[in-house]
Amino acid sequence: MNYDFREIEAKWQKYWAENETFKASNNSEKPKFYALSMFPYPSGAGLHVGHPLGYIATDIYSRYKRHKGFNVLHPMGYDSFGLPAEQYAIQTGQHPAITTENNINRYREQLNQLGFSFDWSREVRTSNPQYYKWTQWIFIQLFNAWYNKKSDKAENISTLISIFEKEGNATVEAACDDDVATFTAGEWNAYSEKEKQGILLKYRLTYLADTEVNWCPALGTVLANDEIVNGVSERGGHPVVRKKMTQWSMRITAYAQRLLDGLDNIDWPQPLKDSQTNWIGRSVGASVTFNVLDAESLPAGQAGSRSDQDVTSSAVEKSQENVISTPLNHLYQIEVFTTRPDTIFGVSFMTLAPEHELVAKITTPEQKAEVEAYVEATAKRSERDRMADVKTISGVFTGAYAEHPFTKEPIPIWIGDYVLASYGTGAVMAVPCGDQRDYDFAKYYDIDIPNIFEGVDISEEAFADKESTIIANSNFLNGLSYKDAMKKIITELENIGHGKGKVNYRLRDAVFSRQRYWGEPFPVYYVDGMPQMIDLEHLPLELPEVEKYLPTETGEPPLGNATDWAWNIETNEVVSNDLIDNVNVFPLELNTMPGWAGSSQYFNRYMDPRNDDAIFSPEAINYWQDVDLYIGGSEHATGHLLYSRFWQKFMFDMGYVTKDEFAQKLINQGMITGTSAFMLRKIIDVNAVVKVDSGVEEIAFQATIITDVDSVLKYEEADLERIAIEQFDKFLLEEGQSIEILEINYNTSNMHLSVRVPVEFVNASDELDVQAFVNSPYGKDYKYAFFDSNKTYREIEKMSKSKYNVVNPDAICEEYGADSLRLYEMFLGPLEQSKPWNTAGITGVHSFLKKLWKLYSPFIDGSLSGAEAEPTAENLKTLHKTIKKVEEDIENFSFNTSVSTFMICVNKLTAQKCTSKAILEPLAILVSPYAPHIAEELWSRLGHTESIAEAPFPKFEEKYLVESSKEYPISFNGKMRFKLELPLDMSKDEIEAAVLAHEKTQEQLQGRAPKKVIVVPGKIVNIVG
RNA sequence: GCCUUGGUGGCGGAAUUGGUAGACGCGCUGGAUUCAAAAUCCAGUGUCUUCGGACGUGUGGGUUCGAUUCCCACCCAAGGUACCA
Repeated sequence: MNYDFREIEAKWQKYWAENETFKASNNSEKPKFYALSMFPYPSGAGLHVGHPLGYIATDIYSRYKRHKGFNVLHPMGYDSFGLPAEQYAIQTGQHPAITTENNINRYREQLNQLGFSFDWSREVRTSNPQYYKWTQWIFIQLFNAWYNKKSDKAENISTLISIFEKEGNATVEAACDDDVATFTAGEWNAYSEKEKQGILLKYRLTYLADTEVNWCPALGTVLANDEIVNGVSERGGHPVVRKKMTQWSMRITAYAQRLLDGLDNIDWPQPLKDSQTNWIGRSVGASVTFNVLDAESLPAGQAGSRSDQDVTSSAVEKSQENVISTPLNHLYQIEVFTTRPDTIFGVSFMTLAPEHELVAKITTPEQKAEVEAYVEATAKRSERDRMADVKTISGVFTGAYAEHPFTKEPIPIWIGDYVLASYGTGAVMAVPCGDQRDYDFAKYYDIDIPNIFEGVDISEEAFADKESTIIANSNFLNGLSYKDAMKKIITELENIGHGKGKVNYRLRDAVFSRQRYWGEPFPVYYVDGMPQMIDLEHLPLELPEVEKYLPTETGEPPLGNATDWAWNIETNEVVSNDLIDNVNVFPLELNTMPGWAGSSQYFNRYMDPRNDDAIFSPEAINYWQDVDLYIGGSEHATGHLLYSRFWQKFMFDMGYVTKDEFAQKLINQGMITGTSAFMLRKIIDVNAVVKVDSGVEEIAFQATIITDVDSVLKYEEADLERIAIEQFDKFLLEEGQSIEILEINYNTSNMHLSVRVPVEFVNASDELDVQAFVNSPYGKDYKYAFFDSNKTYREIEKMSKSKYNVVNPDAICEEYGADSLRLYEMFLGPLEQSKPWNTAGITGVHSFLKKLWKLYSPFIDGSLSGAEAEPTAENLKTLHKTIKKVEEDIENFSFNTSVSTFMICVNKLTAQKCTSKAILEPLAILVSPYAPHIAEELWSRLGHTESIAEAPFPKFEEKYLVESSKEYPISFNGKMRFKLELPLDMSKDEIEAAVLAHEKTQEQLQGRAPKKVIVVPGKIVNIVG
């Protein structure tokens, strides 16, 4: 009986579904194990072979853990809100829900045929109202919370209100907006309800804020940085403007330090941790305030410009002879953040970001025109452009001066686009001797570069090494090291009230509003401009139906098209917009939530996905706790994986979850790249003067010969000409004209052109199925091509539809089966490495499965008649070697090597003619996580009536592996020359004696006496001589 | 520029603590079987070679009896990130 994988796979997939073999229970005596693959966005293109890689790995580990006696939770679902479905809706009018449903069905079908051990009863879809009810719920929880820096956790907003009522906000240390004014308890209690709400909004973990966005009026939509090229929209090339919009934001910055610290306690890939660390971007330094000097108080002639080359030096000179001692009326202050406050005496200018709010206020009349022109020019450049362009130095002097907090000397204030408004305070104190960018800027604009480092040459470049230097020319900091100077300067800054030690983070709060249709609606309505939350009992607030999925003509988000999108607080339901009276009926929020909203707690929802009263029950979360193994792509490093950690920490603070990190171990599977196929074609131009019915005309025809390089060289020129004429004749025939050729000219060039051919027409030997290719839509242009060789050459590229290199798993399953595909995906190489796909190699694992099947044939065809053999010592050794290796491999996620181990094992057992159940039964279990269908079938053929899924994993026993002798490699000066079988219980000296006595040793030494003999018992012998 | 990962036959890759480099598979070559093909099976397959050997894990050094593995410098590739003060 042959290995009929189609029948076997269909049979067991049906069996698992009917018997709910992989349904996980929320209480069990067994230890729990939660294995999770990142859920997919169900795109219209379906799965290609790259997608299942991570799923297969998770599945193998899940099945392994089940064999090991764990209660395994292995769920799957869909991240089903997203842009493609919305864009499809815009184009076709089809509701995104329908597109999504269709795509999910296709995904489900494809996933099912791969034999995953998913607990489908727990499937979630983020676009399902029963699911997004809880996304809305979390939003409300965040709204009702503030971050208390004293307790270092999120707390309910009620605790903040009671502090306000008793003490005002002076004692509160919270993560909040910067512009909160101090108030007393009395003032608070006197505030109106609206004022109170306005203040609280500045403290909430999700809050409304005016955020700058890239607004494209023509498209009526906000664009991401990616979508803007050269200042215009990528789509359509429309102008884009920076515009302030009121949007929901998430106060993720409150968690910056905890998100950083938490990385130490989780087993995630270091590169991923690094990118989160960089993203959060912690830097330690100080904030320093500089007073801006009054223009009138400055000596005449101080206001200069680029043309005034002497501006700085003259300013310094003058200030030195005439120290400004009169108290000044400081209208403005500039706050900077610096990581090097110790270099404060090296400051020779300041630079503000062109967008800095003080720019307009402090610029002198003389400099106004120049500054404005520069600001305008900068605004036209995208943030990306500005950042990418490191080489160009540009800036403008504002004409204003700041006062050095210690020396009281005037410091010219410049603006420059190398300073970013979005980082720190948008202003820097420039220390040219210690920072290369400041140095370059100073050199370019001829600004003074004072040297404040002892014995350091700064004539060529700045000196940025902070550890190995001593500060000089710095008043009270002279002679101090970086460390000591840091401490001293911060104390001094605090003493004079000009600054303090500060930790700055690059991380910014996350904008949470999207002007899209296909996303979660906010459970928010507005009373008098203040956001109000809808009560949990009235959730979910379902997406309204709209006529159009585009923004409205007035530029409102797509939900603005809904006619029924108002909230009645009496009946607690959505009603027509016409009923809005701002008494009982209020407008609802028009934005929707971003893509990451639905994916930030889905792993917890899987624990109790059908619960309609809570996001999950306390029992469920207490049992499952957290994800033990999470596998997915590294592209989510700073998106999904950062936001999820943020929400998890919030949920932890609020006592909803027991762990403040949601995934203990995470693995990034590598990308599977495609192997594109190309043919080389030789081009021959044929020009003919022909006589047709209407007269004489000239026809040009390009004959193509698809062939490989080698065989082209075999052609004589004459052959090529003959072929060209033949092709031309065929072409004319096809045109259906009766034509007389009067004159024909052909031009054979040696140019080859690559023709991209779809990989599905290329076989294991890189040969193109020419017939199938030319008959397909892809090959119609090559109909008249002459094919001599059908050999293709291959190139590795990202898998993509347009590159004709996408390999679909369906066809492979059909031809080789799911077990072959699973094995092959694992066999390709290390899980975390990116590697090219080449379907050709699958025959190797497929024939392995056939050999495996054959090994069990006595049990399959019944020829053994019950009299199976006792296992031999050889059999047991082979088996236990395999058990050991496979177990180690699975624990180390080294799935590729265990597939080779299986191959070796089966090859050996076949050679040993093993027919022992005592060997074949454990072997079936070993194989089962990798190739579950065939394992189940073999298991049942061995006489079992239960599924193999819960069969205990074979126990490795060392005793079967014990060897009595070892074939020692004998090397001379480190090079292995021959092998010698010796008993393992020999002592070092005995081994040495035995080796030296050997004739081959003498042969190698050729009479020389060995200088040294190294004997590592059980490993190697090395003779130096 | 910085961070991360990697560089081993024609290809994917193996070598888990420094100890026989190239496991396993693909491909290729030859053979068996077949009317033929597919499938299957057997043998061979790092490079060079004067057939003794020599050389070989990106390059150049170093440590060591011994280095793909450890150290230093450099080159290349992929991914990420960026004027971060």
